[in-house]
Amino acid sequence: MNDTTTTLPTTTPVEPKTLVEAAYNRLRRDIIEGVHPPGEKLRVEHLKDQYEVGAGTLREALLLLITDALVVGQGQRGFRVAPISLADFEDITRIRVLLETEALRQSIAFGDEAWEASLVAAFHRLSRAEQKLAEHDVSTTEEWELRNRAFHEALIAACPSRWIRHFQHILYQQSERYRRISLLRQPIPRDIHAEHQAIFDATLAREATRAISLLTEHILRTLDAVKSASVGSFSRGKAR
Amino acid sequence: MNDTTTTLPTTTPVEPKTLVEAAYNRLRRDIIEGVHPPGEKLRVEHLKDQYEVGAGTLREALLLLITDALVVGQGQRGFRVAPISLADFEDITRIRVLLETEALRQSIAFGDEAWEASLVAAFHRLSRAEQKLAEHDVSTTEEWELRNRAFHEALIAACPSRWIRHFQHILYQQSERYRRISLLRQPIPRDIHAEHQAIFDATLAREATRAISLLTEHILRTLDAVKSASVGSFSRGKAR
DNA sequence: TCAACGGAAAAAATCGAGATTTTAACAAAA
DNA sequence: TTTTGTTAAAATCTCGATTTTTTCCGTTGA
Repeated sequence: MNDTTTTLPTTTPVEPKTLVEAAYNRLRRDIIEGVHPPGEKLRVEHLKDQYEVGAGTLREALLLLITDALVVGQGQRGFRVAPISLADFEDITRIRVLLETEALRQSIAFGDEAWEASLVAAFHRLSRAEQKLAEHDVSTTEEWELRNRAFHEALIAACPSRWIRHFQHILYQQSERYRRISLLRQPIPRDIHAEHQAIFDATLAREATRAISLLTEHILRTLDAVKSASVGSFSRGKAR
Repeated sequence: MNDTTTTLPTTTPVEPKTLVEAAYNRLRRDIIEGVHPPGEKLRVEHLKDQYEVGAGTLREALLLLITDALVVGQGQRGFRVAPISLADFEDITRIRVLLETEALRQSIAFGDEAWEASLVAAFHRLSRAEQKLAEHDVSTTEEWELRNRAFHEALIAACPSRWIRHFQHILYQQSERYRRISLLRQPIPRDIHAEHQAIFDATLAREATRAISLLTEHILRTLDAVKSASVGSFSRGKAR
């Protein structure tokens, strides 16, 4: 079906081998970016034209998105974009902290030189993107998102637990959707680069306790940002 | 699609509303029970006859099983039953302990009387099944499995985190597959009822620390049992 | 005014056939 | 014997058409 079903995040973005995969990728992107807002009805008959595939193919793509919990389906009543709520985002954030800190602990404990090298590389790429972003080059937001994700995945890449990485991947995706929807036009002044730098330094120095506490704060700060940016919004629907 | 995509475990087993759902349920059961052994190629053309549905419908059922990580798919190369390995089961068990203990902690903290009542009921049903099982009534194994799962889900039902419950559901399913495959004809003497009783008592008494430690041991004991039962077996394939 | 009923339109689910890709078998050459 | 290349068979992927279910809306009757 699609290679995203394997837990391992591929460093080189794999080309979609099937139409289902291609539609799945495009749909996922559009949902995370809010093109299809939370709760929206996803009508196969309409979407198949928009994404230029057959009805069956689009159904399969939607089925795959259920794995990511970005789409919910109900028998005989079609599909919807997964709803959002502040409570849900708080939940996501807490579990993310729980899993990601455990993963970082193990990564620091087990990581070898190859892991260090790829982490350095990921951090470098992220730094460059943050540099461009600071110069108000808005067009690079997309690139920054990709590299931010890559950095966070590189941090825990040496964690031997496939399941933690699998769940982390799902939760990160969810977080990203909340971030994008809430912070669309809200800068929220915050020196993210400094945060990343600190996490990076502590990790490379193998100071597990400090790295974990920095990462925790980093993740929680996003929760605060989304909270204050979305005063009263998207409270209409219960989570999922 | 199917109601199993909602995180909430339905107390009343919902009737499948669509053919996809029905095929999904049957397939899932067969994979967990080992009818389709780990690593087996799942050919749509063969299975569609066996499960009496069209090819497209069966494909959709397989796609849904990817959500449960019971099936893995690869573009243009079809589907396979997810492979197993001892390392994978150790991983599953550790994450299960991590999530399930956190869930139990919250359940004990937030659970109301309604939760207590349903827990009592679930424990009672499980006890009865274990009674029958002790009388060597082999035909009730299936029933015991259902009630064991229901009991474990009742324990953490008051945990407000949907995501913990979602992930726990997936991991429990995985555990069940390992247990069934490994312990098919291996009794492994062990007073499971006493373990359940102890967990139940501590939980109702709201003694979080004790309940958590009992639950942890309970889960780890299954790991040991599977370990000793499967000396050298299913080591052929790496996990997933 | 409101609720219940009924029919039409829309949407979802299902299936079977055709197009594309992978796999397997087999022969020829190194 | 092993490797390479060709061909046939099998399996996957894709789509359009049909069947079934849900949803919408206007009508009837209290």
